[in-house]
Amino acid sequence: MNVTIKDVAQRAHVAPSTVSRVIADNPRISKETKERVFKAMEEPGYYPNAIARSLASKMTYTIGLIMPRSAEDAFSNPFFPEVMRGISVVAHNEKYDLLISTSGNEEEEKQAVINMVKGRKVDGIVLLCSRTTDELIPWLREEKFPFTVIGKPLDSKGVCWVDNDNIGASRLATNYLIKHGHKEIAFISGSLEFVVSLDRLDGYKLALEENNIPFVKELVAQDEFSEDGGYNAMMRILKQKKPTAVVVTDDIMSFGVIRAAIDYGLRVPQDVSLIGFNNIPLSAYANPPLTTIDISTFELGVKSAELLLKILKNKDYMADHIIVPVKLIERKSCIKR
Amino acid sequence: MNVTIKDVAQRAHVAPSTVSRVIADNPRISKETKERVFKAMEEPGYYPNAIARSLASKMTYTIGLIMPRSAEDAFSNPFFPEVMRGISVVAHNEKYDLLISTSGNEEEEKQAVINMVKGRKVDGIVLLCSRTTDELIPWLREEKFPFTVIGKPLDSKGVCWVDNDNIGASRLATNYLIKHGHKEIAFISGSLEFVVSLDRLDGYKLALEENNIPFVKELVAQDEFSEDGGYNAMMRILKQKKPTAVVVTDDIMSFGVIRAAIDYGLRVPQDVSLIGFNNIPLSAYANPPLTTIDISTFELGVKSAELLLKILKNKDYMADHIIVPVKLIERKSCIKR
DNA sequence: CACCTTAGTGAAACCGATTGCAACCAATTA
DNA sequence: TAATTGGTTGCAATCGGTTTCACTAAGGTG
Repeated sequence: MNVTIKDVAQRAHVAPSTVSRVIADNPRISKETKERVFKAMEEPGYYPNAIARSLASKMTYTIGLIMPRSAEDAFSNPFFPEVMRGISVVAHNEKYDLLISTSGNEEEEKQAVINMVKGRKVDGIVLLCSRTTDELIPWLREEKFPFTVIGKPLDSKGVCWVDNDNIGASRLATNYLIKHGHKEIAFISGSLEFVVSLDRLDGYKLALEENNIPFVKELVAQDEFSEDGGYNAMMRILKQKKPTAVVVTDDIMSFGVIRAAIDYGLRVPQDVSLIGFNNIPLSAYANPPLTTIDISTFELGVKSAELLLKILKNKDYMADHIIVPVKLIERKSCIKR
Repeated sequence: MNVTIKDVAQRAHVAPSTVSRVIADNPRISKETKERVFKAMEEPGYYPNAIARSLASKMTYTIGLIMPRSAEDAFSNPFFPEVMRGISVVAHNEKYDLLISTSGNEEEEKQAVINMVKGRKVDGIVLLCSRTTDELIPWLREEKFPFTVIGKPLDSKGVCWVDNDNIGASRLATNYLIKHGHKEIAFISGSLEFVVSLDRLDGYKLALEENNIPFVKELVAQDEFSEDGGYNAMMRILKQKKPTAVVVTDDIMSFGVIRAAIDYGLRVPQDVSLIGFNNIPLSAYANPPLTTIDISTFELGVKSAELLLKILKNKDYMADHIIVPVKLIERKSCIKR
C-alpha cells in the first residue's frame, strides 16, 4: 500500500488535517510544524493522491478535449494536432492536464462529454468545431459547466468561443482570385453542417457580389474534410463547369483537388488556380506550393485554453469571444489570367 | 449539488450498496430490484461520479501519455500525432480515456510521470521514445507500475516495448543506396541519446561493412529532430565531404537536408540521393517526392496500447515486446549512379 | 482582573462511490 | 422441528484526502 496522509501525520505527530494544510501552504500553520511535516513526507516518499484530492476539493486540474469524428480522421488532419498543441502549451503552463476522448460519431461524442462532465473528470472542456446541429452546446450551457468552443457556434448566446473571421477570410481569398482576373471561381468546402463551412460560403458569395459576379451553384461543392473529399468534390464540379480558379476551405482537401485537376488533364496553376485554408506544413512543400489562408491554428488552441482557464478562475466570467486574425500566404498555386 | 448514489438509493428504497451493485450488474441482485433502481436513476438523471468510483475501486480507466520534449515540438512532428492516433483508437475501443501531459525537458517529464503515477491518475502509461539516459523506465519498473514503451529501451529487462527493427531498417535503407551504386553515403540522425538513433547508426555501419565500404566519421552527423536540425547537420557534413547519398532518420529532417543541399548548389536527386524515415504524409508531396522507410507509426501506437491493456487485464503479464515491420517506399529522391 | 483577540492545531464530518461481512427469508434437508 | 442452504440485501468500513468548527494558550486591552 502507498504512503497516505495519515502515515505522514503519524510520523510528524500531527493530525491529518495539519498535513493537508501544510500541503496547501496554509499561512495558519507555524514554520516549525511545516518543516516537521515536510521532513515526515520526505523519507517515505509521500505524494498526495490526486483522485482523493479531487473528490474532496471538487477540482481536477484537468481540462477535457473532445476530438470530433473518429480519432482516425481527427489526427490525420494536421489542424487538430496543431490546435491541440496550442491548448497543451497553455495547459502545461498552468499545471493542468489534458484528458482526451475520441468519438466515432455524434452520438459517441455526446456520450464522451457526458462522461467527462457528469463523471466530474474535468474542470472544463474545450470543444473543437461546432456543428449547426450541435446539441452539446445547449446541454453544457444548461449544466452550467465551464467550456469554450473553437469555431463560432450558430447560437452563440452565453457561450465563450474563439474563431477566425471566417466570412472575412473567405472573402479575402475569393477577392484575391478575382483580383487575379478570375471570374469562374469554384468553392469547395466541408459539409455545410459545420458552421465554418457555412460562414466561408457566405464570404465567398459576398466577394462575388461585390464584384458583380453571378453566383453559380454548379461551381459549389461540399464533401468530407479529406484528400478524397477534395478529389470527389472537384470531380463533381468539373463534370459540369470549367472553373479557372477554386477556393478550397481545407489544405488537405486541396491536395485532392489538385489530383482531380490533373486526372482531368488540367495543370495547376496554369489551367486552374487554387487557394487553400489552414496553411498546414505540407502546403509549403506541395507541388505547386499552395497559396493559402493561414488561420493561426496554434493561436486558436492557445486562446481557447486561455479563455477556459479564465472562466475556471472566475466562475461568473461573462460570455466572451476572441477573433484570431488570418493571413494570406502567397505561394505558387495562383496565377493571373 | 449533483445526484448521488444515495439519492438514487432513497428513491428506490434500497441501500447505496445495492445501487452500486446494480451499476456493476452484479448477478446477486434480483431482476425486480434492478429495474426499480434503474427507474430511480432515470428521472433525476443520475450518473456515477468517476472520481469517487476511482478512489474506491482504484481503477481510473484512463491511460497516461507523456509527450516528450516540449509540446511545441512534439506535435509539430507528425510522428507523434500519428502514434497518438493509434493509441487513441485502441483506448477508445476499450473505453479508456487518454490523459496527456506535456513536458518541456527531462526533469519535467519525470515530474509529469510521478504526478500521474503517484497521483494515481492513470492505470498505466505509454512512454514515447526512450533515451539512453532514461531514469523513467527503471523508476516505473521499481514502482511496479504498468507501462509500455515505444522504442526499445537500452536496458529492456522486464519491460514491455514496441518498436521497429531499427538496425534492420537502417541497414535496408543503406543497402538500397549501395545497390544504386552509392559509396559516399552520409548518415544524419537525431541525438545519439535516443536509442533509436544509436540503433539506426548501427544498421548503417552494418550495411557499409557488408559491402566493404569504409566508415567515415565525417559523413555522420546528429542534430535536433526538426527541419533546421536536418539543415544544420547536412551543412556540417557538406563542409567536409561530398556524399552522393544520405540516409536521414526522420522525414522532417530530410526537408532540411534538401534545403541545405540546394543552398549548397546541389540538386536532389541528381547530385545527391536521399532516403528518409517515417513516411509522413508530407513526404509524398515533397519535391522531389521522398523515398523513405515507412515504420508503420500508427501501428506502433496501436500495439503499444494493446500491450498495455493486456498488462492491465493480467497484472503479472510477463515482459514482452512486439516488432512492427517496416517497408521501403520508393519515390523519386534516389537515383542510380 | 475579566474579556477579547489571535495564532495554531485537532476532531470529525464529508466528498461519492465500492466491498467484505452479517443478516434475513424461504425452501430444503436431516 | 431444528438446522442448513441459497438467494438477496443492508450495514458499516474504507478509499485518501479537504474543510468546518471548536478548542487551547498566549498576548493585548480597558
